[in-house]
Amino acid sequence: MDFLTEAAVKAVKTLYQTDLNAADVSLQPTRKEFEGQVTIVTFPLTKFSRKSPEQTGNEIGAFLEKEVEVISGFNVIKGFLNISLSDSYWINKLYTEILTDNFAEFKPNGKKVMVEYSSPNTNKPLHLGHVRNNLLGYSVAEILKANGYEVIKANLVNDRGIHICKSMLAWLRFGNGETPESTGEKGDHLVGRYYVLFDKEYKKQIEALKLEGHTEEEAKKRAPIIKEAQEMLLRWEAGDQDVISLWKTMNLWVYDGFGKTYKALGVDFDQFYYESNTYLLGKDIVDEGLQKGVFFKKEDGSVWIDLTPDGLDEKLVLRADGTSVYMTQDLGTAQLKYDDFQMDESIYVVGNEQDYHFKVLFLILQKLGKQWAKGLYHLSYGMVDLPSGKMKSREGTVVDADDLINEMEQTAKEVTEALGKVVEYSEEEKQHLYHTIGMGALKYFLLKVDPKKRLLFDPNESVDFQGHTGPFIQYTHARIRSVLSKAEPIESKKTNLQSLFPEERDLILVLTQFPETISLAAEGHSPAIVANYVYEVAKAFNKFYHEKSILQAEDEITKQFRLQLSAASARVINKAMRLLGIEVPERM
RNA sequence: GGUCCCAUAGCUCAGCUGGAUAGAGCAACAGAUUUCUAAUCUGUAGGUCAUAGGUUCGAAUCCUAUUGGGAUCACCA
Repeated sequence: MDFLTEAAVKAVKTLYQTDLNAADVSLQPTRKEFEGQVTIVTFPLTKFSRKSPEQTGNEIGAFLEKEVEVISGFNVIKGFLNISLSDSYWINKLYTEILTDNFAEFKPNGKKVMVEYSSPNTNKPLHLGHVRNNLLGYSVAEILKANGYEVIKANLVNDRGIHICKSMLAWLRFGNGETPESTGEKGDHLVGRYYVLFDKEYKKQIEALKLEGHTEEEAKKRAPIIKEAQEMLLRWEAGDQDVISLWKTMNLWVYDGFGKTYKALGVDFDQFYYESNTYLLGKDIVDEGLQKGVFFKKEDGSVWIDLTPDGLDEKLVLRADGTSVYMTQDLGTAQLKYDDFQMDESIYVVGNEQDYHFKVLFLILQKLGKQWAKGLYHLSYGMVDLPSGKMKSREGTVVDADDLINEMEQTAKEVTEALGKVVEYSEEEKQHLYHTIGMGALKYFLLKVDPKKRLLFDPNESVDFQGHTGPFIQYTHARIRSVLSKAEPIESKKTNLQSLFPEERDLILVLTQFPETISLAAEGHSPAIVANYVYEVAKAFNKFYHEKSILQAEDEITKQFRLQLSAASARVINKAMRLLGIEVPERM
């Protein structure tokens, strides 16, 4: 629409002898109750024309209509200049943009970005919160890729610490040597089960100690099992063979389980970082900070940074005994990532409960004079809440990722069977379809919401398959493919269609917005923008589909044109859904 | 208490850098299939955009305050 802005600038210059910046022209899509496709708001221009908004609109409209060939008409309503572009303009759009191979393809922009997401703990299976994280991270990475970035998907695995020792300890004590092989249980679930067992035993011991007259706080510290876990952590850090060996074994179980869940979710990674390798990093950065005077040392030897001038607090970056805290590690890991890849931007997909941490982390790196620190971004997303409130592992109020995936597939199966579809599919094809649809519903449900908003998930109220949902969009795609398959091969050459019906024009208009949607989504780090866009495409197509027959079109030219328009719609839907990590089926 | 985030229809959400009578879906009601997939389409009903000020020709959108909800302010990660 740049040509319109230009023409409007010219109009104002010619009519009112005023030079305008392109940014001063306010263009917007015309509301659908009015005639036209693009609207110029005339209010800001009245100070140059010194005339009423209506008169200004009429003058500019008349000028544009004469000046710009593709403008077929205009009307002015309450100071809004609605411009109609000719049907040939829109038809031309379809052929010269939408149907070309490089439509919505961006050239490499020469920038490298890392997206770190997932970052699980290896002591329990993934739950719904992780699912949101994984889907968001994957989708943002895909969207950036589509925008021309070189993308590195990274996963920082939290594979060490007291919580892993808890699982290990409980397994040693109660496990009787059972393994995923011996029980048939998914590895991450098995390990998670022992984590819960640890907690049960721990609570029991606390209660016992309280009966002996200890306070709750004392009891928590003195419980033998927690002391044992702490000892185990020390032995791990000392490199004790037995502990390390068990740790490796159990981690492998977990990775095997995670791998399956990742596969089911359709997410992947280019680079893994393990906290067992990175937890000692960052101490040289602490030295650097001390040297530069960014950090200071307290009498006890602990190292701090004073962020009170920035409206924040004092923050510990190294303990008095010289050991790391979370911040130390993250400083070191940030440096490590940059040393590895020299990326221009680095996105951390982490829940909003860590907003403060990342604010501080980025600020510290800036204060240390790291040039790359300005490319750091915390993609902060809201919690997934249940009707009962927050998910708590220990209270058993988590929605397990694997269970959820299975339930979605099951529901997809039930819905499909109730509709009496795909009876002639093989068992394998059916399974794949149910997975596609179930995951489509789940992924769309989670991604259509603005990442920063909290999300309410009611396990008792199944995710919808109708209306503003993934399956609706998948269905639209399948429907198009079905029609196309009956008419193939479709001619690729341009038809000389002369005029459009409103449904056709509206559909083309929506399709043209795809590239700018991809850009907006990347800038905003928001898959929701793509999700809401592709819904608009599906709706526009369905309306067109319902109003106009494709295969039984009035004449051959119209039929070819509609087939091409349908093919273009299917392609955009497919591509947009892929940005969300959602597959679209050929049939459903 | 300090800081940050959120508040739009009964429910779940859109609403781009301020623009026309605030839009979808679900749920409710009424319709559409001799015709390309009805997981669809059309219509009805449903709103003091949390409240109060301010900036502006114009505010759901920007600013301030208030209310409500959430997060965080650990020598946990």
